[in-house]
Amino acid sequence: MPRVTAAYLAERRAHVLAAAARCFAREGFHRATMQDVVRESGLSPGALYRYFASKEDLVAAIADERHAAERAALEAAGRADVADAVRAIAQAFLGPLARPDEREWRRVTVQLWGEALRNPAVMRVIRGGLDGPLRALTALFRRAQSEERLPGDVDPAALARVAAAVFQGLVLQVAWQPSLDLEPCVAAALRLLDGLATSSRARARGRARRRPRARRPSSRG
Amino acid sequence: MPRVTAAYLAERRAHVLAAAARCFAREGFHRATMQDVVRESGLSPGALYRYFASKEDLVAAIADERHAAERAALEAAGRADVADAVRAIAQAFLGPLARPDEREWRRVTVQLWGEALRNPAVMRVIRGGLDGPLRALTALFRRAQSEERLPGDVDPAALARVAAAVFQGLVLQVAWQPSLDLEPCVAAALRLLDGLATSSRARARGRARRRPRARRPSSRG
Amino acid sequence: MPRVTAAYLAERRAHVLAAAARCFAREGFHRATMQDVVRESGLSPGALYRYFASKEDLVAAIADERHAAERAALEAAGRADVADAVRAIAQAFLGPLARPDEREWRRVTVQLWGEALRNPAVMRVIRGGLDGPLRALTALFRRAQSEERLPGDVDPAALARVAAAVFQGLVLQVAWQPSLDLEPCVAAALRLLDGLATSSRARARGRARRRPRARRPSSRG
Amino acid sequence: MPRVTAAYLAERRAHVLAAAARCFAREGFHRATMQDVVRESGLSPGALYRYFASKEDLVAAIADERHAAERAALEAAGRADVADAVRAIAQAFLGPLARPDEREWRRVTVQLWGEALRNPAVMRVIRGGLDGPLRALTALFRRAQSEERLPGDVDPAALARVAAAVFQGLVLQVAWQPSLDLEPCVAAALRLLDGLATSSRARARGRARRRPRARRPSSRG
DNA sequence: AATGAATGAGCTTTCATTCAT
DNA sequence: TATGAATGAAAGCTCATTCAT
Repeated sequence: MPRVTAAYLAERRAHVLAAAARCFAREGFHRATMQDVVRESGLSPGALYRYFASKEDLVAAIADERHAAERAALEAAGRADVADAVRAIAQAFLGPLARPDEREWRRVTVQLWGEALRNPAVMRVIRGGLDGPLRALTALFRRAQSEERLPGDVDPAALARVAAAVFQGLVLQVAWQPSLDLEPCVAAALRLLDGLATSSRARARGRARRRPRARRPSSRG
Repeated sequence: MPRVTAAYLAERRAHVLAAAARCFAREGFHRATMQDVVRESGLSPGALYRYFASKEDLVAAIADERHAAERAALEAAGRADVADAVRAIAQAFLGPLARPDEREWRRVTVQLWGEALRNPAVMRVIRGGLDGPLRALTALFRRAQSEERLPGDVDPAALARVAAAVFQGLVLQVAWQPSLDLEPCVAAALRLLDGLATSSRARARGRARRRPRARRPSSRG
Repeated sequence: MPRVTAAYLAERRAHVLAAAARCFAREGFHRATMQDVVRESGLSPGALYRYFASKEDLVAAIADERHAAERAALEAAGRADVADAVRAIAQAFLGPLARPDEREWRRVTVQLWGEALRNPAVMRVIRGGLDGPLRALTALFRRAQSEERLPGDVDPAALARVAAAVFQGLVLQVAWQPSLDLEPCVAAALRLLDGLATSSRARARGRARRRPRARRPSSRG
Repeated sequence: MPRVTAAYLAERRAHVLAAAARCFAREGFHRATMQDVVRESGLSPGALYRYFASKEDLVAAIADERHAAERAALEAAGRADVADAVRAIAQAFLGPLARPDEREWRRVTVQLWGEALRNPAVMRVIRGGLDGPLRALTALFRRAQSEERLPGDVDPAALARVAAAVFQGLVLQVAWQPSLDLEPCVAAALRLLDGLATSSRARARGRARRRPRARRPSSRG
């Protein structure tokens, strides 16, 4: 039987991850030393290496933790109405950015983006954190098209990428300028979607007047 | 009198910067060593340090070079029509991403984003590279509003940030997945702007028909 | 009164020693970690340290175990005839080298030789393991001389050292090349001794024919 | 053109090797730290690593240097008479052991034997240092047999291994006990060979009396 | 008596930078 | 000016050993 419970181990890991996140946010992955993390966590080097096999492992775990939170938020997003769902997703991704203790994480996230280019473990996690939302958004937009709430000639996958890009870009901008008020940006982004929806309805009305139930042309095979 | 002409110096600097960019794209800023740059550039360490005072300096110069290109592209963007201008800017920022020799740069750009958080010189350059486009886009959108080609209740500065975010997010996504076809994404993004414009005209027409100066319905509760 | 019997303790010690020998043979004394021994033995670190005070102690105990076996083999060697005794000793030292489970021990033995240079406890054990055979062989050769079965002008102690050297060298060579067939080597070594004995008899005959009690000619200037 | 001459580089390498040998003799390969070698050599860590890529590399170079000396000594050994040649080889291998500055090397050699078991680079060098002499001695003994100076039924390769074993064993014994006088041991070893030769002549005489020019039976194909 | 998480000194190696030539 | 050998602080990581449980 284990001397320490799994819960205790998980707690320790989380404790170390939090300490590492503070260090990484403060100094960057590369400038931050394992000794820094040791100091920040209060553990000894040996103890630290019981929880994470290497510095790379620690970075990958950081990425995992971060994107686990985003995945959870995404899955919690309701699926009722397109606008509501997008709003929920926006809230899930951008809402936390307003919380002050998330500042460190924003800085870490931006660094993870670059780290993913060299560290396959990080790339896997990050791509997982992007592909999930992309699929969800694509499905959402496709559904909206079938409900005639979105123009049929817009590529849903491309639109999903643009939506994800908006999130990413705003995360970046708020990381650079923590005082930035995201509220108006989110509002503007949602207005863009609304605009597409509105124009869709306008066209739908126009179409309805001319030829009812016309099949919408798709931009993708 | 200088033994070597300024032009020669500039050429050498550019040569080193290109070599450094290759190294940084391949290995990342931190894993790439000055010795790597020395090898790649064909200079000696001593010579290298005559052109760049430190590794940080080299990174900042890389950032500068990158954003000089973007600034130039931005300034070249016409100022005639909103849609045309946005298209031109989009072309300026996203067009080069399609060129194969730009792959390295994309990877470097993403790393610079994280580097900016720690390196004030890089931050200055990067912020300069963002603020210029933001101002231009804001002015563009404001003009569009005054021309009733854009709804008046959209915050032009926020919309500019969203537009910039789209660029940034797409740069990120294409850095992660070089095979990604940006064409549909750019099309979708422009459709979003078109939608806003279209709905603006639709509403303007509706407003004009029903009751002038009607309060516009907000997209947010 | 002891909670565990001495026999149990001895058995545990032997168990640990066997595990340690496997580790040391596989990795070498220095590359093998106490954690390796812990894993191999199935004990806990704390338990391991109840049987051996330190890694050095464990190495010394390994040396002791090894040479206890050799001492026993040596003492069992008959003392009747010189050739028989040497053959018995040869068998005692080189015979086990043919047993497959001795392969590990050969590797450990060679490492102990080097270790003895730094570890006094190991040196004591190893020197004990050499001095015993040296004394026995010297006595043997001296007896052979008194029986005129060996030339009187050969230094018995030096000859003993040479005999021991043959054993050591062959242990080394078979450690380096486990597939090496020692049989012809042992045969050749015994032929050397036989040759000395034969020549002794031949000379003895020659001496007897010419002039009794003649001073023996030296093989060296 | 190189800033420093090849001779200077070789001298530096030799200087480091000598320093390392002192450290390794004093502390053993594993207890001796690179910092020790740095101190002993007077170089900086960085400079040290310009000459040797790693500690393993340094150990392998030590082995190489050692066996280069032995190879040279071996090749210098005359090839006239069997006894003379053996004497020359004995001198080449055991003679230097008497020089006081060779004490360190003896200790290093013994450690190399163990190191070879784990370090392929060292094994290669050491095996090279053994196989050369083995071939030379085998050829020597074979020639002696063809000249009827050695009994035909002794396996020359096995005898060579035994001779090498004598050298190795004596190196070991003198490493353990630097005060050991090898002179009588070498004398005894040569007497063993002489004995074989004598008995060979004795038998040859016997054979000659019975059947002239009889072909000697070989123990090996 | 046994456990095994924790310790922390110290290891090998790297690399931005310098400066004698 | 240009060179590149040299520097040396400091990095990531290990592992023999301990001791609270």
